[in-house]
Amino acid sequence: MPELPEVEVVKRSLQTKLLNLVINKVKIIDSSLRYKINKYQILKLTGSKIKKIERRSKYLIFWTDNDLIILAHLGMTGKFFFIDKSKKKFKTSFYYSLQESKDKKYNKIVFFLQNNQKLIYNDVRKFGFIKVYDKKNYDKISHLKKLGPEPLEKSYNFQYLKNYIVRRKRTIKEILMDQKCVSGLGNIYVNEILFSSGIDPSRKVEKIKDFELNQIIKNTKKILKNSIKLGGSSIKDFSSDDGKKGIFQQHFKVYGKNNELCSNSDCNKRVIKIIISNRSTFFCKKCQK
DNA sequence: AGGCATGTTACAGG
DNA sequence: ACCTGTAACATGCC
Repeated sequence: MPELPEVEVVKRSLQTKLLNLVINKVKIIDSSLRYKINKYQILKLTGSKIKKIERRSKYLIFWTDNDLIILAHLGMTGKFFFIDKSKKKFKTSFYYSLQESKDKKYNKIVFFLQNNQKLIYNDVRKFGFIKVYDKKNYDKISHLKKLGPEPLEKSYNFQYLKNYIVRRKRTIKEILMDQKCVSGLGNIYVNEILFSSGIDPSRKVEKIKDFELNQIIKNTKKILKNSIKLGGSSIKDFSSDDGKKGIFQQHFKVYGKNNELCSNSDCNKRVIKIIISNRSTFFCKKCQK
């Protein structure tokens, strides 16, 4: 599912549509998500106005004008559809559905909004979730408490990373995937970051040189920013919210490119695939040391 | 038919 | 209490 850039794109898109809209009614179609939907909590949202939408790591946080906040995670296949009745068209926050009937099967929650508009949470694999909290408990939200810094913030820098890896024994890929170290990166972007940085994903962090840590920091920020600019890119059926066909994986340099020629023009080696902690890992033996 | 998939976390063991 | 590795969750697609 979506990593940081995709969630950021969803956030921005939802923000343009949902701000200051009142939730008139909530309908639960199927409560079996990652965490069973708490019907009582969700129904409390009735009458709330959406005031602000934030992203923290891969989580979305909706602030309302009363005591409630909504915490949403898209898991692997979660998505929001925004339906604008006045245009008689299926508009979405992020995905554009060309096959409404096929999607319908996986609609989980419908938020009925002002002006006959709807926000639908849809999730095929049910790894995502939606929870409602009281604002006063914000600091106690376990999902958010254990997260490391945002990779695009200044606090994610050389000194921080250098300090974090001291006395740790894992591989650089595992460390970058660990949300406690830096939050929001997933398998795709970590593969890309290590390719750009010329680092073998299976190297132990204790062997990573200072200049390489700097490369990682620099490339992380560059790749994430670029991907956000492109509108997110790590989803197969991705498309922007105006329905324009997406740029699926077009700019990935190693992810999913097993056996293909390395994308560095002066390299004639092929990308290989290995498994690191149960996740597919793609890299070029010649370009990543 | 079997293997694979963008994520998180509960659990066991050190 | 912290660190690490493994497995599990649900479902569709190739």
